[in-house]
Amino acid sequence: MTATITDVARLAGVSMKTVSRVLNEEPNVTDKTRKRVQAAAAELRYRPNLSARGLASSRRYLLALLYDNPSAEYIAKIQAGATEACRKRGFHLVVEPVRVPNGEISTELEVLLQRLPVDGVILTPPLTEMPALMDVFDVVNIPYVPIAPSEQTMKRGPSVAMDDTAAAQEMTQYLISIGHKDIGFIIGATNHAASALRKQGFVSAMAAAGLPVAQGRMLQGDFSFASGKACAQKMLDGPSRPSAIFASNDDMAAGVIAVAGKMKISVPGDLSVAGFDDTALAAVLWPPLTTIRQPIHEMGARAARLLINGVTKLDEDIPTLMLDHNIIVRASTAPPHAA
Amino acid sequence: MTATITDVARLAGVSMKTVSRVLNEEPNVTDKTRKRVQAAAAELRYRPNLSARGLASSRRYLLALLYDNPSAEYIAKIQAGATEACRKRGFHLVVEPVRVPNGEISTELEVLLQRLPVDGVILTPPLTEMPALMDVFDVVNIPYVPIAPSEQTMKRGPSVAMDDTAAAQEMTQYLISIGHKDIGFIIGATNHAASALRKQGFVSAMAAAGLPVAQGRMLQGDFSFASGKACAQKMLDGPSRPSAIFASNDDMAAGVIAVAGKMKISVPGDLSVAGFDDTALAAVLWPPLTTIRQPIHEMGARAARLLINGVTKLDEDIPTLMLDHNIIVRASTAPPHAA
DNA sequence: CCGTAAATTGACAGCGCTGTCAAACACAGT
DNA sequence: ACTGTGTTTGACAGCGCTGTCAATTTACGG
Repeated sequence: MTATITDVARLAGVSMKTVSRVLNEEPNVTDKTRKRVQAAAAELRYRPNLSARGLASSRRYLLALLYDNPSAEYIAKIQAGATEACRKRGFHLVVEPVRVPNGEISTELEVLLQRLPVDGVILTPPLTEMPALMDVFDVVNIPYVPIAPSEQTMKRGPSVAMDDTAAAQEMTQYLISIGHKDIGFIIGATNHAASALRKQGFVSAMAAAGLPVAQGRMLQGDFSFASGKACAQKMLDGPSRPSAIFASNDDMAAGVIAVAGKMKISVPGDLSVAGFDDTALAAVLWPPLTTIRQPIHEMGARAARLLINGVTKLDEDIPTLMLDHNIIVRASTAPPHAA
Repeated sequence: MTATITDVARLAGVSMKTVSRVLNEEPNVTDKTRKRVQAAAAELRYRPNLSARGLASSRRYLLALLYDNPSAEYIAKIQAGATEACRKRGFHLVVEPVRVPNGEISTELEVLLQRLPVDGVILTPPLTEMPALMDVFDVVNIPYVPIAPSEQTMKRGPSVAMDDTAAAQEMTQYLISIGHKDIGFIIGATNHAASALRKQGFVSAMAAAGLPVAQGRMLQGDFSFASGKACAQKMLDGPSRPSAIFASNDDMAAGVIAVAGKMKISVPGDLSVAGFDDTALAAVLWPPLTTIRQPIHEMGARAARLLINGVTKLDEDIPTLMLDHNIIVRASTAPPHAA
């Protein structure tokens, strides 16, 4: 049926092992033999059996992406980056949606994780903040790379991140620079490490500009559209309104825009709105959203590469890879009326 | 290091084969032995080696999900459904983004596909309309299940779908029932089989109500936000405007709403807008979108189940599985002014 | 208590590949 | 020619599991 290495070896007139060497691009094979083997493999339409390879070499050529995150787009981008990196090295990506309610791992889930037939795992927020989960992988000795982890988590090993604090700071500075003084901020979900960092960036930028953050100008959201609406409701309902609202992600910013629309508050005329993430949503909203572009795709790719290299090469002592971000100015922000 | 079947067998005082039987839930094992084996496996924290299993049984316990760029959310939902079904049967899901520009498979891609170490493949639009791609799988004998395929594709084997025509018909009837007579329609990407079906549903509902579809009231989009904007631009720019626009998906409907916003046309006051898919976007837009809920999650699950069963059981002659849809009425549609 | 059929269990080969190590070969210097 | 060094190749075992089929135990009727 399907050709095996033995078939190729026979056709090329060499040993199995030599064929194996050619296929794995190992050194110490003459150009002539290499050519011959490749020709034979092509002729027989040989395709290696990953199971056999995995069994013999204890490499599975599989990485897993774990997530517990309803933001389809975030995951999609990580996924795109990771699969791209995988493909270049002959790996494949297994996806595993996972529920970890209170950071507690059910035995069922534990079994699942322990049995993941992969060489490494990419962890996305908020799973990056679940020590119990990482403990499971430590026990069965499966390497993992968290994306956008907390400092706590970073200590456990290599990870990939961006500078959330700096980014939030820049956005706040931008709003201040176009004339805003009374700026509201909507905090992200508490179980994401990035939330605290972004908040910190906002607070420090305000402080640096000597601007006060008035009572009720910082509200707790959870990254959902609904929470964005709820917070906007509260902020815009009072007698004095902020002239700008900076939400910790695009979904919540969309909530703000929705509430503004309902309350007939014109954006950006009467209210500037800024988000964070640059999801597809940001460009699709009306008005399109000023936001921060995260290098999400790149993060996925880097995480995958770390795992693939870590497996094939040595355990370098890599700290956190910090990737760049951009501030994207669109139509949802403008100088305030008074200015 | 990690326990093997042999270890478990030794501890339980039985043969390897018996352990294997217990782990695979095969019949003909006494309750007593089963318990003993399970206890031993638990004690040793035994986890089966999928590679070895795959090698010995030629089952890999892996399914692949192939996609070429449709919306992140669509894929995320399919993925969620598929992983759920997989998990119940001990399978995992590999994701493979794939580019098939003109329906032509590059040799590089062909090799990738042939080597996919999986028991079956789930195909999503527009890949469902690429015969060359399915040919590849036929050659290497990997089963596949297309989701929302064309009639042409359906002939090749089992598939999963919903009744796009009926759904579009219902939506059109709904718009007519609240008083709209001049309704615009934005057609979806031509390489998706569903586009033609939705258009057909619209046309036939209009015809059934004796309503004309005037010149320029049916425009070609491609499922993108941008194309929705472009079409809306054209439709709303002329001297006579439709009182409602029905877009073939939510992204394009979002484009219509964006254009209406820019042109100060109030939605739904001056213009009703309806979409198709019920993506997260639909609920996040302002105003929230009237749309059709597709059972996307369910489709993913069914497709996975078909493949898993097809592998373990017989090749039943299953035709297309038709799943239900719902029309979701939100705030973007209302009776027209004149009415 | 025996014979027969059915249920349960085990011995063993081998899935396709890679790692180990030894054999064969090439070539330089003497 | 001969030894020493490095390069290229091959023989073979065995990774952990399941399929086959035979051995053993159990169940049951007479």
